[in-house]
Amino acid sequence: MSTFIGDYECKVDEKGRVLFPSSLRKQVKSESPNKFVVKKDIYEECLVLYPMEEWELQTAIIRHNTNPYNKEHNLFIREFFRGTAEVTLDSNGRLLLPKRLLEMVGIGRDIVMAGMNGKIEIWAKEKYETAQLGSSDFANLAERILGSTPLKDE
Amino acid sequence: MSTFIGDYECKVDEKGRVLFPSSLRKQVKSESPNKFVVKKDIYEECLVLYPMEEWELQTAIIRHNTNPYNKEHNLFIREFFRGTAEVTLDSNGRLLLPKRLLEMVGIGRDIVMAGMNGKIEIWAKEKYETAQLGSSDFANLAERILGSTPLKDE
DNA sequence: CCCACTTTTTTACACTTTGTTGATAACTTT
DNA sequence: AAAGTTATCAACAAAGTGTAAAAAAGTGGG
Repeated sequence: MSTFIGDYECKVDEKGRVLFPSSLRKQVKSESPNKFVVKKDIYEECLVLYPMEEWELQTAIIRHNTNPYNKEHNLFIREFFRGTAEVTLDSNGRLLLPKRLLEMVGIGRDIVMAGMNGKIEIWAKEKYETAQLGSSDFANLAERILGSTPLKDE
Repeated sequence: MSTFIGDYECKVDEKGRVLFPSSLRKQVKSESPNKFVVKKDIYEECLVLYPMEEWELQTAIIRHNTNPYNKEHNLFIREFFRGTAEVTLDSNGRLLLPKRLLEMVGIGRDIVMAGMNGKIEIWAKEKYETAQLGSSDFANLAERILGSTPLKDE
C-alpha cells in the first residue's frame, strides 16, 4: 500500500490539469499506478486523492461499518460517494481534475499536494497555509490524541 | 536504531545540497541508510532529519493510534505531515534539501547539523548559536527535568 | 615535528529529468 | 456541424543528478 509523504506546490492549468509531482509518483505502490479517485474531503475545504487500490480499501471500510438498510447509514453512503471522480494520469503524467470539484474547494492556479499516509490532499495554496495550526495548538492536539493512553506501536 | 551525537558545521550549495558529514554517516544504522525524511520542526526554527526507518516507526505509531475519519485526528495527521519531504543521499553523499524548507527556517549558506538521539536537527548557523541557552538557564532546566525524582535507567 | 598520504569537503560543469506552456487532434454533446 | 471538452504531442525552461578535479583537513610513520 502506498504511503505518501511530502507536500508539493503545483500549478493547475486553465483546463484543470495538474502535473503529478515525480516524487509522489515514485511513492505510488499500486496495481494500477495511474488510476486514482478524487473526492471532496468530508471535513475540510480540500480534495482528497486516493490511488485506486487505497480507494477500494476505503470503500470496504465503509461497507463493513454501515448497513444500507439503515436509513441514516444510507444517507451517509450517498453523501460519501457524492462528488467522487475517477481520474487517470495522461501521457504526460498529469491529472485532469473535474472543474466542479476545483470550484467546490476554491482552487485557482496554485495548489499544494500533501501526502498523508494512504492519501494525498489537494489544497488551494492559500488555504493550506492559513489552515496551519500554531505550534502550541498542535502540541495540545498531539497530547490529547497521543498523550493519554499507552501507545500501540504495532 | 541510529543514535546521533555531535554537531557539525556544513555548507549548502546554491542548489540546496548539503554534504552529509562522514562522521554522522557512520552513525546511521538503518535498512536503507541513504533514505531520510526532512521536516520543519514543530517548536523551533529548524529542520529535523530522520533516517527512513526511524520515520516509519513514528508514522506507524500515528497510524495505529488515529482514525482518519475522526475530524480532530485528521487535523493532527495533516499537521504532522506538513512540511515534510523524502530525501536521499546522492552519489557524493549529499542531501538535496527542498528550497521551500530551507526558506521556512531561514537557512542560507552556513548550517549546523546536530545529532540528537534518533534524529538530526538542521539549523541556520547563526540561529543555532543564538538559540543556545545561557548556562544558568540550562542548569535550571536540567534540575527541573531530572533533579526531582529518582532516576530510572531502563 | 614534519612530510607524505588518505580521506573528506568544496567547487565547477555537463547532462538528465521534471515542469510548464501552447498548439493541435480526437472525441462528446447538443 | 459547432461548441465544448479531453487527449496527444512538441518545445522550452527550470530543477535535479552525477562526474570529476581541486582544495582542505585529518592520519600515521619516520
